[in-house]
Amino acid sequence: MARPRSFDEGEVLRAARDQFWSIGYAAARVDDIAAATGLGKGSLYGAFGDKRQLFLRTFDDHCAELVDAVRRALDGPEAGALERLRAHVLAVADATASDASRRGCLLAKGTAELSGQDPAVEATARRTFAAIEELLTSCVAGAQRAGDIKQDEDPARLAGLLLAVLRGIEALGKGGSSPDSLRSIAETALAVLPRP
Amino acid sequence: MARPRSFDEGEVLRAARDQFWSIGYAAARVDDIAAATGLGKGSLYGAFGDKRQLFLRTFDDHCAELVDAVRRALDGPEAGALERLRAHVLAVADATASDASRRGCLLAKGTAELSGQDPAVEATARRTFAAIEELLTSCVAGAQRAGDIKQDEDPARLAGLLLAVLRGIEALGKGGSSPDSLRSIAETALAVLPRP
DNA sequence: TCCATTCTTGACTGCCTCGTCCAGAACGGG
DNA sequence: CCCGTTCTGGACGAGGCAGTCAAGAATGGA
Repeated sequence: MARPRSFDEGEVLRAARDQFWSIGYAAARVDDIAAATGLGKGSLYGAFGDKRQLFLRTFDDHCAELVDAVRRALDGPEAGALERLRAHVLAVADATASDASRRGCLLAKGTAELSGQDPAVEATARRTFAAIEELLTSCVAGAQRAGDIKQDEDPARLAGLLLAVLRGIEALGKGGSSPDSLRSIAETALAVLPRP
Repeated sequence: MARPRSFDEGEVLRAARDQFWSIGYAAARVDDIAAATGLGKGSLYGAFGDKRQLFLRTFDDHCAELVDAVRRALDGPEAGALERLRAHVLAVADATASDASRRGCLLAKGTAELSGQDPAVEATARRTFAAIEELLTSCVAGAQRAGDIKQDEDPARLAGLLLAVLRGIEALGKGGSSPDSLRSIAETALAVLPRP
């Protein structure tokens, strides 16, 4: 009953996200986003609203994907909880170290640039951090039940520490720390987890 | 022999820094910086060059001050090294939590926005992280010699972990984590340091 | 006092960027 | 095969931006 959209929304959002991711929100130009997506500006504005709304959409989607990825990495039987935790922390360090484009993490970049100016960004960031922390808490608690981490520690506190270390690795990686440094941090964080 | 400058360079740089700090490099307008400093744009350009050079100057100065502050917090006799470390980590958490303006740390913000696009920013960030890490290493080593931290741990690795935790606290604070969460992270990080 | 020199101011330029708008295109129901 | 509706693409306008410039002001030495 009307002309259908000729583009895939997911692809367009990914292309837009890459623009924001590479150079930041303020520096990204709507014309470049239009060129990258292959859409005319009219279509872009018609489908997603203005630049801010488009950013919020890509930011929210990205954060949701991030949480899903962490969930996939950490979910599983209690017996392997510590091993999954270990693998995840090391994977984050390695991924950060080998990020050739040095774009870092969009969550970190968006939060640094806009949280405190844009309540919507801050809300998404807070929600995302909380979700990841909860996944970490579950995994730590699982490892405790499996007897791999000391039982009388508060899993939420250890998870908070691990979350801070993960975000710190990300921050240091963007600052140009060496792959060895990042891996060393990850290993040390895992090594200091209290064993039974 | 010529007209002298009517402004204090330090004050102007501080005012400019606050503009970049509040809204980021790309979003800061040279006209606003001029208004904030009280200078005309001509004086600003004459004294500091273009916007990028002005930013690099404020960024470098700020990082140097940051390193000095950490040095003042951590330097001292070996006997009190662990206590100074403890006080510093907790102070960072509290300062981040009570940052009403939620500007976060200029080092983090500048690095997130520009490192990877501007080699000069990346170099300053790397240098600053390395300097802080070295101060932490010295302090950890002092605490080890004083018998407050387990002797056979590599001080550099523990310092790397602490640096990551500090940067992580900063990142989470900008994301809106609660003061309690941040303090808990700091306390947990201190608690897991291996004792003799 | 006069002059060479450097500093100050803000108007100005030219480019860039967001967001709008409209003429035309693609669709599907009737 | 129409026709109402939605989508498309890019030209356009209005405002914003970084950086320049020229006219005048403040200084110290001669």
